[in-house]
Amino acid sequence: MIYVITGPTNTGKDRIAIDLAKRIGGEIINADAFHVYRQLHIGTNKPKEEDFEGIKHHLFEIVDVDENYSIARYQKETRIIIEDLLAKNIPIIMLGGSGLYIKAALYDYHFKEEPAVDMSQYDKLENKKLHGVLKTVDLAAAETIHYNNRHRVLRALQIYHAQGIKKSDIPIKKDSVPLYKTLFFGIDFDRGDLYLRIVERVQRMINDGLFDEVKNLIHKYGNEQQAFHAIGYKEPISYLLGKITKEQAINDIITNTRHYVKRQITFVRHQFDMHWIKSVDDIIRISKNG
RNA sequence: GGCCCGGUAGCUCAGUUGGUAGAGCAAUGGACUGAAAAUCCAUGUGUCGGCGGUUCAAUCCCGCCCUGGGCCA
Repeated sequence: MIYVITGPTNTGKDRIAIDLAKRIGGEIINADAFHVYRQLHIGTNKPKEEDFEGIKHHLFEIVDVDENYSIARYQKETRIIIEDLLAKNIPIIMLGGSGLYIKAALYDYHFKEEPAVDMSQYDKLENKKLHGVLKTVDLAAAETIHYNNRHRVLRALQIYHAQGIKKSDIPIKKDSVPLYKTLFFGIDFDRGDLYLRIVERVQRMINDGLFDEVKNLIHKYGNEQQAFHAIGYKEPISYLLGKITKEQAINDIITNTRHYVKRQITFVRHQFDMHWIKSVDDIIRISKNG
C-alpha cells in the first residue's frame, strides 16, 4: 500500500508522515521537488535528519544544487524504490507537495531517453511566432498550449527535435488510475488560517538566516541554477542583485508562497482522489475502510 | 482659525467637457507528461466620504459637513 501525503505546503505534513510511519512500520519517499537538493535548507523549510526520529527517508538530499534534477529522473528513481519496498512488504509513505512528481511516479506517465538538443534557434522568436512554428510541427499540441505559455511551447518543440515524435502522440490516459494500490491524503486546513501561517513561517525563515544561506549559495554556485527558481531563493537573489529592496523580497516570498498554495490545492483537487484529514487516526481509519 | 491638495474596488491610483466607472496588484476559478516552489489562462469586485442644491439626469457643477496631508497664523 502507498500512502500519499500531499496538498498545500505549511500544513504539517512531515509530522503526520513520521507518525504514520511509526504506526504502520513504513518508510518515507520524498515527493518534494526541492528537498532533493543537498544545499537548500531554510528556504525550502526542509526538515533536519535529527527530526526523522529513525524513519528512513528516500530521495532526500540526493543531488547538488548545480545539477538539474528532473521529473523523468524522479520517476525512474522513485519506481526503483517503490518496487523494492513493495517486494519487502514495507508500507510506503510518499510525502511532499510536488503534485506532478507524485503523478509521474504513480501513474502511467512516459518519459523516454532524450539527447540534448540546441534550442537557441528559437530565442529570438516572439511568442505568437514560436507558437506558429509548433503548429506546423505538432498542431494538436499547439491547440492545447496557449501561445503565451512559452515554456510549454518550447518543450513541445524540444520533444519533436530530441525524440523525433510529437508531444501529442505521447500516450496520455484520461481518468487513469494509479499503477499501485494508493490512498491520497491532504491535511484539512482553512485557507485563511494557512495564509496567516505563511507570514509566520517566512518570518521564521528570515530569523533563521535565510538571506545568509542564499548569499553563501550564490557566492559558491552563481545565481542561475535551476534550483534557485524556488520560492525563498529567487526573491532574496533579486534583492542581493540590487533589483528590489529587502522588504520587497520578504513580501514577495509571502505572496509567492500563497500563490503556490493555491496552485497546489487546484492540482491535487483535480488530479487525485483526495481524503482531507486532521490526524493520523483519520488515515488509519480510512485505510481500513478502503 | 485661514489657504491649498486629497477622500473612487481589499490596496495604489486613473477617469467621466454631467448620461452611475477602469488599470495594476491582491483575491478567486482553472490548465498541467523532462524547470512543477516552474509556466500559463480566465473572472469579479464599487452607497465614486456624508447630507442637501442645481439639472430630465450628479461620482463629476454649487453649498455645508466629516476626514487625511501640507503651508500660513
